[in-house]
Amino acid sequence: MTSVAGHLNSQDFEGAYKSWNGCSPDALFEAPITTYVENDKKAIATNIETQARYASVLFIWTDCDREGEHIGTEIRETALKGNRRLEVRRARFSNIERAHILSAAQSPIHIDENQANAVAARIELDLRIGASFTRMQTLTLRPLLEAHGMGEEVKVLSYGSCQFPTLGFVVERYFRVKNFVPEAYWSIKVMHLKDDIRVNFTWSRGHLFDRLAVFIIFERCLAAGLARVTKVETKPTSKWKPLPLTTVELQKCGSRFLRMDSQRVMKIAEDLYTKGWISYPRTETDQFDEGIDLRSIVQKQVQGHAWGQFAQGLLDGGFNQPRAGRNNDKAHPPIHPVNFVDPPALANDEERRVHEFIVRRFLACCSQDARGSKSTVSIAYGSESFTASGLQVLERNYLDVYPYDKWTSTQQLPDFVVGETFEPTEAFMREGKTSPPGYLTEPDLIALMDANGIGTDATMAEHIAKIKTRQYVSTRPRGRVVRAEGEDGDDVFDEEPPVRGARGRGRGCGARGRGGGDNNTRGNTGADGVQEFIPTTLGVALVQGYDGMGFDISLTKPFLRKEMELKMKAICENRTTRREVVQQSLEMYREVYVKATRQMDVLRDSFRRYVFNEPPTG
DNA sequence: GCAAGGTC
Repeated sequence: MTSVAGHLNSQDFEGAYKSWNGCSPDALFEAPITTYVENDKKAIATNIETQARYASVLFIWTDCDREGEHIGTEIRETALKGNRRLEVRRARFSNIERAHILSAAQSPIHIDENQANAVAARIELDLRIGASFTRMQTLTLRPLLEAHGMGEEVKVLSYGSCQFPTLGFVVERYFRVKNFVPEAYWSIKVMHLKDDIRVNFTWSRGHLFDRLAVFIIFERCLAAGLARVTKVETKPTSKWKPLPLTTVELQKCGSRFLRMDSQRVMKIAEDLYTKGWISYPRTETDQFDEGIDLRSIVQKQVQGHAWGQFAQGLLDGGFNQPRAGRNNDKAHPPIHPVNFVDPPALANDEERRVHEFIVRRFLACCSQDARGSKSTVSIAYGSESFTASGLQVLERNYLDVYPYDKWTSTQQLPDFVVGETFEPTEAFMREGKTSPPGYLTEPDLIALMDANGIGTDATMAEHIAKIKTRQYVSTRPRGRVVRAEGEDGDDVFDEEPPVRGARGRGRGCGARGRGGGDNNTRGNTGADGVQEFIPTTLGVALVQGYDGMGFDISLTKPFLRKEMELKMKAICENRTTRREVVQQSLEMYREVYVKATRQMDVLRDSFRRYVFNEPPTG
């Protein structure tokens, strides 16, 4: 039994093509590529080759996903070098429970060549396209940057099929905020005081954008004088417990509840995993296998100070099978604690926070939905209908162990009877304005990447970090929450950003500092400490520049990446081949490349306009 | 000096 650690092989261009000045960047579309073993993997490769000599059968137990399948072929080729007669088998498994492993060992299958080929295509395309575009745009735009004294700050202008769409999301939202035009609307509010309770009724039309129309309707209400109760209803309601934890969800929650960026959360989760406290942190699966013994995992948490009692409660009858989400990567279970560790024994506060979240999330999954009762009163007033509602939380259940969710009772509604009439204590027209969306936050960005298939669970955080180090975007704590009903929309959004180029700013301006300190936001109204993403002038210039070239398929939108994903799937399903996909995609990108190089002036103008603040030439 | 994908 031995192991690898991720991919065994690396790929790079051969000879002169390796050097930035050794060839024209477009030569990289067809330059020869060598496969070699990186120095830090040599010992692993040699080990496998040597061990193969003493074996007659090789069992491959890499992750059962696409990349894992490809790694399997790397292991196979390495082992065959040592022993040409080696038989190769592949184990199919998705968790490491004893029974599951035994059954996987007893019914081995073969490596899925299609999946491995799909990955081989991805590797080649990422390398060729990434390297050619990166060199091309760096080499052509650097003179411009140098002429403006920015050659030192901006070393590389990289292009990647994941980083560019990620940047595109940030820029797109920035412009949506910047170009937002508030629109006035009007609504009707009704309040009635009964049994000393102020009951606020909301208009079933919400609001309308025509003042006169609302005024006429409102007049009719007043003319009617009396409101009549048309419906009184009390219904049981519930707040669902969360789904089993995936990587994407962990990262979103990290930003939202733990005040950590996604890369930080992943680093910590990886440490917790390596130390044996939690299961594998990179998973897309949000459903637990039937076979897994969840009660015994709950049992381990009974000794916890903060949540032990709750865990005991689950064992004493409160246990409930977790909900099943729609995703299953067939490689890993949802993230869950695998052993008990006393929080003080963990390395630091950040580690404790992530660990606590994972344990609480797991216990919440094994608990019951929260139950409540919702009352609704509807009235007819003039020609219009209005409703008021109240919530009473009856059983908190999972909420007791999962403080990240909020669900609280509202004021109780007084008793109303159908048919009852009253003259509302207050009725008035209210003017409001639509308000702009906020800048993208990290959870927003991760959700967008997830929805558009940009990156994998293991790499999304890296792509986000990448566009930060490339100085395409910067982050800052969100100063205020923009959501406020009705009036708001003052013009805070027309100030400052995008952040001035790369200039004068150390790296990582965010609230890193000491653990948990949100000091820089605490005083602000509605500050919640979540980071928001704002493009730099450099990021805006790149996106606007490329978009200005008018390609059929935008380089800054997620479509190209999605297409690659579809093509990989087609290879997996034997509908096409690796060769075909690589050839087709390279042809398409070469066309984009040629068009882009012909229109570099558009990109230069965009740099002049956004980065250097100069008027466009000619 | 390039990419994205594994993973310590």
